Amino acid sequence: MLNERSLSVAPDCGDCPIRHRAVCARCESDELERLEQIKYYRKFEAGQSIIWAGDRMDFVGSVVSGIATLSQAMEDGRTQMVGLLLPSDFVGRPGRNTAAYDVVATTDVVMCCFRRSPFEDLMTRTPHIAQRLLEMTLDELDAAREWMLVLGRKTAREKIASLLSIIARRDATLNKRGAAAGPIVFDLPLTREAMADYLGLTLETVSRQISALKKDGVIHLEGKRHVTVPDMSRLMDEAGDDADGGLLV
Amino acid sequence: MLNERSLSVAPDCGDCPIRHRAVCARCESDELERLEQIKYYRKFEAGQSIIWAGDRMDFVGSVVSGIATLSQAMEDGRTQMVGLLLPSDFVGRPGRNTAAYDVVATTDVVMCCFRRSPFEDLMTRTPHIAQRLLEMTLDELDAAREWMLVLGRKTAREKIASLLSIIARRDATLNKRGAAAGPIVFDLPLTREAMADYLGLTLETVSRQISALKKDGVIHLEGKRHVTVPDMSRLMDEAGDDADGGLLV
DNA sequence: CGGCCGTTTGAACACACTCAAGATCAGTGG
DNA sequence: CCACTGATCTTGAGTGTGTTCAAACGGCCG
Repeated sequence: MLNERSLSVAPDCGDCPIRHRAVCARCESDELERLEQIKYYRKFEAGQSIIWAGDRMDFVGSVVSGIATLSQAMEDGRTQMVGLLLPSDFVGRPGRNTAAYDVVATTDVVMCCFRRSPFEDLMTRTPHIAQRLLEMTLDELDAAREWMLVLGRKTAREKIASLLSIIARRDATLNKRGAAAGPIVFDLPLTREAMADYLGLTLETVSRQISALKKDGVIHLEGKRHVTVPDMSRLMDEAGDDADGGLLV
Repeated sequence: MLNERSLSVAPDCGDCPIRHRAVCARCESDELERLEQIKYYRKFEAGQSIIWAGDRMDFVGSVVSGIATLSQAMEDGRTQMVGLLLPSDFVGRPGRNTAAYDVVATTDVVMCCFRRSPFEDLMTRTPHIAQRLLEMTLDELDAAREWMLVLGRKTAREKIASLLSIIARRDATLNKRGAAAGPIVFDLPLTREAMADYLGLTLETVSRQISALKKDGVIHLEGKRHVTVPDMSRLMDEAGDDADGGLLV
């Protein structure tokens, strides 16, 4: 792994931007202290591979900042993204020592890592960690199942609209803004190819459908990546979701 | 819910066929006793709806016998199956009081149910239950992600071969047979339409591809449902998976 | 027998893919 | 400053896989 740096100085958990959303969210101060003892930071540059599927994996961890992708490849090169890792998302599976998927840093990424076996020990003794991990895993399972509907049943245009909705929605929650009625603005964190891998399309089809949504006024584009959504409910209509955006209540 | 019966007599946990695989698998005898106090059986007939998405849901439970499907529908009727529930699989999400998906009994189904709030209480006090549920949820997440590759990137023929592989594999583990080298025989638990909903295809395409696999000698059919796979590795080739069948090690 | 359900098969079509050429932009070096 | 390169993206034309619409088959049950 080139260019990857272990940072000797990992910030205090009290100052951590993902303190209240990550796997440690429910921990009391004494539990946090024990986690603090086994944690270390790692930094990855944009484009860099974090983990290869099948490789031995002796750590688990949380994304602190940046975006990474989780994907699965067939021998002939066909690739399907199966997860998008945002700040606070968890990487790795306790109890498993090899990686099941490829993990690639899309932007510069900082991870808060724990060596696997001390983490597993700690988890059995700290129900708050296991509870939070269960909750996060159930959320991911719901997201995966929602995505199965997108992959299996939606048209190319609906797929693009669905992805844009999700990014817009998530951007809004990360930035602590509620569902603002006004126009929503964000940057696409993915290349056309990554979007295609996410949606089970080719990059040409992604490009065409984005152009079509732009032509129809559903979105505006500045450059290739900067998106403005003048009317969020219009976009959600295009995605084929109910008006509430498919949020699981 | 027509035809659904609550059975007053729920068998002893000690005699339960899913005792060692369900959410209660890790429980000690005293923990099992407490579960036993809040459990009750429910029986559903083939074709019957067990839960409607959006409905209030005040129980969780395990499939004891039979097969049920978990699926998601769009307003215009397009349907995507997101899970196949087999004996020992868990239904419902602790902490959520409405159902996220439709659950339909494909065969006659017996479920071992727990009222939600006593179960949630018990779960916080019984790490063995939460641990097992986490493990099962992680397995389901892996299955969902593997399915995303099928939905997003495989051809119709590969999709059918993938589904047949999975059913064959699961049938083999349920029946405690190891990976027998000889021919594998099983019954399809799904209609062509249900298979289509699982695979993101139309039922006509499912029918055509099954006919094609039969013509090419990859499978043999007796009637519509009884399948013989003369050479499992041939089937897995057709599915586009590696030789080991995509099992996560 | 007639009706229903699940299934198979056929013919025509459409959506997304493939292959290919250009456009746009950032970075690099003359 | 401008030309060169490579990466990313857009657009076009033709093709093919899976869909749609339609008809017919077989088994089951009243």
